[in-house]
This record gives sequence, structure tokens and C-alpha cells, in this order.
Amino acid sequence: MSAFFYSFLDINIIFCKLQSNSNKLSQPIKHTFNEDCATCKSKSKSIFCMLHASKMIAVDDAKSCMIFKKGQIVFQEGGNPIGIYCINSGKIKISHAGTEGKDQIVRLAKEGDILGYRALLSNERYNSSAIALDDTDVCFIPKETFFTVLKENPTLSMEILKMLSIELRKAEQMITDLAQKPVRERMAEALLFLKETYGFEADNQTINVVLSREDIANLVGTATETAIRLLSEFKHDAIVAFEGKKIKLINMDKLIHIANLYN
Amino acid sequence: MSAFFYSFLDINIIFCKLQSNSNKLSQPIKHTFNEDCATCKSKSKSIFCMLHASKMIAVDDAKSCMIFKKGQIVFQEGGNPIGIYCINSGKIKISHAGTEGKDQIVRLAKEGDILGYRALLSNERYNSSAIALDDTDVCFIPKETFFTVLKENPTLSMEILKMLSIELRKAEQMITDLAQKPVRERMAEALLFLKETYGFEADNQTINVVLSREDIANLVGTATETAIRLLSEFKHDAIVAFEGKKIKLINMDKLIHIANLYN
DNA sequence: TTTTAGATATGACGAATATCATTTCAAGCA
DNA sequence: TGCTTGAAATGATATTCGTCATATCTAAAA
Repeated sequence: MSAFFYSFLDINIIFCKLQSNSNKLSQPIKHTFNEDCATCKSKSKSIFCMLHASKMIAVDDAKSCMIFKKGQIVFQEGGNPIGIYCINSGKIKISHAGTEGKDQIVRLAKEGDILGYRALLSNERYNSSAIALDDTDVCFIPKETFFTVLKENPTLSMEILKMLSIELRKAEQMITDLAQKPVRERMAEALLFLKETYGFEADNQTINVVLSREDIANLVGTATETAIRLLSEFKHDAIVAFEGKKIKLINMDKLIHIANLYN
Repeated sequence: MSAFFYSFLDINIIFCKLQSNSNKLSQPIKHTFNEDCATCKSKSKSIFCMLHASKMIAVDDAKSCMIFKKGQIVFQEGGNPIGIYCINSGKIKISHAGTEGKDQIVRLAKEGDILGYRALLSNERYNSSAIALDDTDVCFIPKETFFTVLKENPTLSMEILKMLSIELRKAEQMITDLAQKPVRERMAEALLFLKETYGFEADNQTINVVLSREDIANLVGTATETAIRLLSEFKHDAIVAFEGKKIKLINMDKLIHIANLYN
């Protein structure tokens, strides 16, 4: 019944974008990289995969490629959306500001995920900010192009309906967990969720993402000190280990047990 | 920046269903009422409004009308969705079970709202249960009809995309508030949200819905006793008053202030 | 290297909130 | 009418968790 963060974002929607043969170079914005849709490494996993070649070319022509350095803002809460972002490589956190200056991380995105469509579809301002956790390559697709392609492709809009529905389920799960689970359980679940989202490194133990303790606290929904204490406790109990800024999961079974995922 | 419950469900998507002239009687399921789409009182507020007359007839032909008594289950967490429900009149709570037998109310629906489409669109089982808070009249539209109409109507699917996007924003707001706001603030916001959703009675003070203290606690995300205590406190401070099982908002300004809606 | 600043860590404490126990109330029913 | 039952209310207490203070660590800059 329960899966708070765990498999929170296992949506298999990665941005391949196309079998298109268009070789045009896209218009650069700020820092850019040149990635043709046909050679995009996020290929074959995206919701755009079902597009016909002609539509692909339209997307390919209109898109811009950008590079965000670690810490840079992709878009900001309160701003007006002008398109969607597709992550080619890298990691991005999406967080929403609370009343006391504290952020809540509502989503973590990786290669293949798309960002910024929620505000676009509801015709609202951004409700959250997106910040690069890594150096990140992103394809930007302007609003008009997105809507044009969307209107002409029922299959694409069905995919996005599905994606939104899944995100909504996960959000409701997170609501229930925040309302009912103690911090310790949520912390365990958050670690499992991080593993699920970004995977392990070659050693099969180290979670492949760097987050500050504050970020982790903002993901779990607790005070930074509490997050630090819980992590120390897990370390003491040989459930996790730290290596530099990275976290290793030593005892997954124990972590799953603490997370209390099912009734 | 903040609006937890307040205007949580102000989606103006009410089920008018049509300008169709179809006069067929729909197939009854269990308790039924006979409501023709053309005379439906939820008319003119629904996402189905933009359908062409021909599509309306299809919906009208396929739908079933049902009556749920107060407390009856419309659908249950874990079940397989077989269609969508459109509330003709009445009130329904949608809640998700947590790990310790405690429910979390994730949505409150009223006349004109549609239910059950999330699970249908993501092709999952129901993630939450829907229970009538009142005697409620509902139109049921079978899965197949819904998808057929959806596929043939880009405008309808855009409306649902928008609806889901708005619900997702609200869910993210709720996540942030649960993680950061104290119970007292959330309680104030919940009362304002109830007013926003179901409105006042003729006296312009009494919230037009009956909820148990436990329901209120499950909406706010706290223990029943804590909810009771906070309500008593608000009563003592002349912010609210109780009349039978209903709640009056005596001092909205104070309530808004306590809710701490903006930074 | 030393210095500095920011992140991480730890301790002490208090406030917020849950839990458990008991009482009171209200509505339906015999 | 009193009886019964579940909801509501209240009290006492325990626990979790956040806050504030301070110390330590780390990495970059001077």
C-alpha cells in the first residue's frame, strides 16, 4: 500500500525524441551543446518516441540545447513558463518554497525526464524552482512547438496524461506519508528513493548523487539537524556509510524494514 | 506563495455533459435515478461541455446513474477502475490509507467534479477510496466510452491535462505545508478550504458540509484528539462556533491570519 | 601552509503533538 | 423514558522533533 519516495519517479519517460534525420544545428541559448535528436543518447526512452519523423523534425528544429552548471537555476518559482525542458544528462531538483524560507523538494529528475510541463499545461506560473544538482545538459522546446505537437498527437497527449496521473498518485502517497510516518521511516524511504532514482555506482552500494544534508532534510521534510542525526544513527547501526559526500547503503534489508513500506 | 487547502479544489470542472437532445433512459445500476444529460443540473460547468452534440449522445447512451447513501463506498483503494464518476449532486471524500490504519483525505469532491480518472489514465488500481459524505447522485461513464470520447476530442484531453496539472500543483502545496506548517496553521487552512469547497449556508457563516472530527483530523493530517483540541481552542477564541455537527466561521480574518497563507 | 567560510556534527533544551485514559454528550432504539 | 453506543471532549503523560548553541570538519582562498 505504501511507497513514499521509493520508486517515486520510476516513470520510464526518457527523452529520445526521434528517429529524425534532421541535421540542422539548433539555436544556442547561453551555454550550449549541439545534440542532434537523431544522436541523442536519451533516445528510445522518451514520451516523444511515438512521434512521426515529420513531427520529430519540427521538434528538432525548434529546440535549443543548454548547459547548466551545478547549482544553476533552470527555472524559478513564480516565473512564467515559456517551454519545456528535457534532461539529456545530469540531475535536477525541483523544490517548492515554504512559508519560512525553507524549501521542500517535491521531485528529483534525471536523464530522460521532462520538466516544466505542469505549469505550461495549467497555464500558470511555475510553482517550484528547478536547480541543477550536477552539470546538466538540457534540451529546451518552446511552448508553441510543444503545444502544436501535442495537439496533433493524441498518443503523445495520452502519454502525458498517464505521466501526470502517476505523478499525482505519488504526490498523494507522499502526502499520506508526511502526515502519518515518523521522520525515521521517511528518512529510510528517502534513501531507498534516491537509490531507485539515481542508482548505485559500480560498487553496487554508493548512491549515485551528491546532496547536501540540507537537501536531504528538504526531501524528507524535516530539520537539517534531525536529518544529520538520523543519518549518523544509521551509520552507527551499520545501515549506511559515508564516502566523501556520497552515501553507501550497506544494509538494504534493514533500510526497507525501517521504511515500513507495507502494512 | 502558500495555499494549502484554501482553494484546493476550485477547479471549475462541473459536469454538464451536454447540449445533447438524447432522451434515452440510461441503464440503471443498483439504486438509480434517471437524469438525462440535457436536463442535468450540473450542466454548463463540465469539461465535457465542449463536446459536439454527437459525442454527447454517445456519453448519454453509455452512462448509468447511481445513488450512493451517506457513508457508502463509491470505489475502493486497490480495486480496478472500470469508468469515471461524475457527481451530479452530493459530496464525496477521497482518502488514502496509511500504514497504521489511519486515512488521509487527499481530496474533497462536490457536484460537478469527476472522480476515478487518475487510476484510469495511468492504468493502475485505485490508489484511494471514495466515500459519500452525503446522499449523492452520480453518473457513471464506462471506461471504453471515456477513452473513445477522449481520443476523438483533443480539446477534452487538453482540459483533463489542465485539470491534472492543477491537482498536481495543489498536491505539491499540500506536501510543503504538511512538511513545514504546524498543525494549528493547517487546521485554520483546512476550515477555509472547506468553506471554499462547499460554501456557506444561507446564514453566510455555516460551512455547508458535515464531517466527523476524525474526518477533519484526516484532512489536516493530525490525531483526532489534536483536531478536537484545536477546534475547541478556536471556539474559545470566538473564531468558530459549532451548531450541531456543523461549523460556523465567526471570524474569517483571524482564521486567514492563523492560516499564514503568504510569506 | 594558514585562514576563512560553509557544511557537518553534537549537545541541551523546550515546544509541539501523539498517545492513553477517562468522562461527557448526543442520537437512536428498546 | 431510560438504555446503549459511538462520537466528542478533556486531562495526564510520553515522545518526537525542532530550535538554539557550539564545536568540528573540509575545502577553497590567501
